Amino acid sequence: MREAKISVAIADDHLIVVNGLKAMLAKRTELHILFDAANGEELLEALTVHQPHVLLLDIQMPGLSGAELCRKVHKMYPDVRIVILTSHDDSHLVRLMMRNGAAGYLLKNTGMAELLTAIESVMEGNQFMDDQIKKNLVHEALTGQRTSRYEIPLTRREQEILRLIAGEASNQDIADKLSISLRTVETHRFNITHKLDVKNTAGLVKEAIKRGLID
Amino acid sequence: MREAKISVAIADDHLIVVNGLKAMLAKRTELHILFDAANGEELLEALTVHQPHVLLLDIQMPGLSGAELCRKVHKMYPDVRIVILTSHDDSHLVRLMMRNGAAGYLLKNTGMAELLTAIESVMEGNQFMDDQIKKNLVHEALTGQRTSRYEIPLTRREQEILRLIAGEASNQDIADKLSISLRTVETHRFNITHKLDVKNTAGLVKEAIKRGLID
DNA sequence: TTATTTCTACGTGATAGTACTTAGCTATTC
DNA sequence: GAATAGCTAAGTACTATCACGTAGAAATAA
Repeated sequence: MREAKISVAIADDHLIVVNGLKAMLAKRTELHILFDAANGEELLEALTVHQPHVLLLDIQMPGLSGAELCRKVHKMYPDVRIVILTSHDDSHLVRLMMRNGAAGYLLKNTGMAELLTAIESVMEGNQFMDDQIKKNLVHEALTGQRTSRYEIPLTRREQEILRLIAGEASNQDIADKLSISLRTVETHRFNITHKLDVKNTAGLVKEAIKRGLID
Repeated sequence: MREAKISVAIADDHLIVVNGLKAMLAKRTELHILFDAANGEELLEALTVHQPHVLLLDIQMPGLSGAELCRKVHKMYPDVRIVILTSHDDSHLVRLMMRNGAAGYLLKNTGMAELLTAIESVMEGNQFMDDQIKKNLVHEALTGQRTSRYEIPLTRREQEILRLIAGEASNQDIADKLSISLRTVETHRFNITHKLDVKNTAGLVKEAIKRGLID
């Protein structure tokens, strides 16, 4: 019965991971792989043709930033359950992705059992989170301690601008690219610098890398 | 016939990758997975018990650096053929790993066919290299151009200054710290920027990180 | 020892970023 | 529908960096 199957799509730029996931999921008759994509553009294109029930999405891919991609996909196809697949276990990123419409969050060092549980879980409409991440979040909530500096939130625009700065763009370049005034870019840059408590461009770039906005 | 089988070990901290590789390789009856390890320590410990014919080694793992690990394993167990598994295709790294005893070099975005070819190839005593990497190396050799920036040498002083720049120091800070003129620092900075062919501070910081000068 | 790097340093004008403050407009949330 | 948060933008004055060219002294390699 075709209708009963859960369709899964995989977006990851590492073919080995894709093939690995395929091989793992192929054993389960209740699942079938709809398609896979190696980058954001490919993913968006494939989604226009057919939508899977579950999307396994790596957030570290060339091209579009993972967070933006997640948001976009969720907005365009709200029925697609997105499970984030990553090697970072930062609680801020988790929150960000969850806010951006992700239904699940898995670390790449989880096993097959957990992967299947995650898929089942999101199909039932629940959220799923890696145990390790859950532990971190609980610990944070209990102690009130922030485990990371990623906690300082940047707005979407600020993140975008930070990404461009780290991409070697000058303020003028950014203004042109975003079609806003140079002064606006300067204001954003000033705000970001103070929010993150860094001294200059060097500090900004390092933060951008830590936050996974580039690389 | 057990003796005819090629034994393979996998060292990768991403369980999904490990499971993926296992699933892929399990299809081949001529192969069998001896063990897998999630980090350098685990790998070294497992190797004391039994040695595989081929070791698939991820060079980005927590703990010991990939290059060191490769060197160590090759020195202690010269019969183990090491195939590097990575997402970086930098030619400098390739050379380094090959010098450190690696027999093969694979990108994580290669397919199953290439993985099997690599294993066969190193078992026959040959070196194996990802096509993309091979292309890069050939191109470099032909044109004399370096595709990798790691190759461009910085003088000691330049490295020192680059490190300080990446450490959020201003030119004046650097001048004070090194007891040299501000103008000298500016000259160095100018030279570094041009040597590395980057546009601004952002580019410098990223290069500093790639070169391991900070972090 | 000579040749080559490397490190040092200055001139000068142009371009870019810093350090704030204030403020109107627009989404989104309560 | 009021409050909050985010995006936009300008003013002003200052500081930092960029882009070269030039060039002497010291260290290092041929």
